[in-house]
Amino acid sequence: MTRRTSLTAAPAKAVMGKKALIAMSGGVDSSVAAFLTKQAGYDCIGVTMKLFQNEDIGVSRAKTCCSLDDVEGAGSVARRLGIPYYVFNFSRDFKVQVIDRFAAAYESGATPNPCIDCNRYLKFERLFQRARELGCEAIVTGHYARIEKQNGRYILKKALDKSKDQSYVLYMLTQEQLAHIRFPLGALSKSEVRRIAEAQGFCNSEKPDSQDICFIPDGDYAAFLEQYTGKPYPTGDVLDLSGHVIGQHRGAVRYTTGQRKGLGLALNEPVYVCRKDMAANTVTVGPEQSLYSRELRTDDVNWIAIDHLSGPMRVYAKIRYRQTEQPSTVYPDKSGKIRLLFDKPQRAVTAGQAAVLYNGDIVVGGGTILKTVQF
RNA sequence: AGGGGUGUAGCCAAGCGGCAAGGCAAGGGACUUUGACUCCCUCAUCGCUGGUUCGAGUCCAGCCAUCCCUG
Repeated sequence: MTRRTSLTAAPAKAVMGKKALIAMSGGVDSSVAAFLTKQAGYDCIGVTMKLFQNEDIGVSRAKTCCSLDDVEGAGSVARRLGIPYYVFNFSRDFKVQVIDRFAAAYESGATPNPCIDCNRYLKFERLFQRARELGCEAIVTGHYARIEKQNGRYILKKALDKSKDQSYVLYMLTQEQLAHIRFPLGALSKSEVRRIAEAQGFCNSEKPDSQDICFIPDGDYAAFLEQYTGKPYPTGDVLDLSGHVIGQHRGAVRYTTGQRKGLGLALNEPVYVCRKDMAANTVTVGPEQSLYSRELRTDDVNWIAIDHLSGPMRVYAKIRYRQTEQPSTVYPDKSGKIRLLFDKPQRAVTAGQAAVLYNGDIVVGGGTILKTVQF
């Protein structure tokens, strides 16, 4: 096991004695990240963030990313590596910065991506601060992405293993954060990572990849919302494109742009959610062709590869995780917003999702998609 | 009351004597560190009762239901 086990451009000698905090979820990826960091010569501290009490959100133990099992897994890996290990209780921050935002987004009619907020506010803000307080020079996670320094700027790039690339959920990282973040898995493939875990005898080497929203392990986010907010999400009308009532929905938060399943409408052809009007509590549906649009605007923009956008720029944009980038042109807009014009109309541009802009492997920047004005 | 039409799965709908197409919906699975999308799998003995026939959803009779027209 001698292949590619050193941290990117960081010979052991240079990091000798430097402290690194490793965010360990209990999964294979972060465990291997910890191992690689240690091997690279860092003085490591393993940390698991306690993000919520399962009882608080009404889910039973296990199966979530901070269950007892996971903590034990992370702890046992840390022990095996001989590094100190702590559990930080960030449940309060997680509730405010992730879950509350998640609920608010849905209630406003958007479709949030909580993983992005968790990275932004928990892993790379809250935990980042804690790392500094502990005197750590680096914060390490098991994300599949790469960080490089070019012309005085830190740039974020896709992972070498494109099938596992997670740069999309990291578009909001700042220069300051990037300067201290290490992604040891950025140049590895998932199978290589599992091989390392196995070679190291980590108990989680065969643990399946995580999926679903971590605080909603059963995947029923609507039920979670009702239970969490205590609010009912009443039924309402489903409209066709010309405004005729053609059915009833079971609560507008249950639907998202482009969604087909769950409408219960038996028409001649499948219909998809085109838009929602939360105030009127209506969901409008239409055929596949009615979902396409060429343009979007985003809020909350963050630039990584550039300092700011001063004029139109050709980019490749992803408007949802696991979508291949689409050629488009980005234009600066008022007050830091941007306007994105696709070369070809895109299916189901969804408010609340992130639009991340790429130039090849490089993340140029990104933002949160705003509600599109419909006609 | 008389005349005509219709009656196939949750919805729509092929079928015209030889082992019940398809679409939509639904359920399950795959994919996936978001929600979706997509893909795969599953899902009827033909209103009822008799009859003709080697064999009927398919022909005949009666009944029931429903729709339209006439009074």
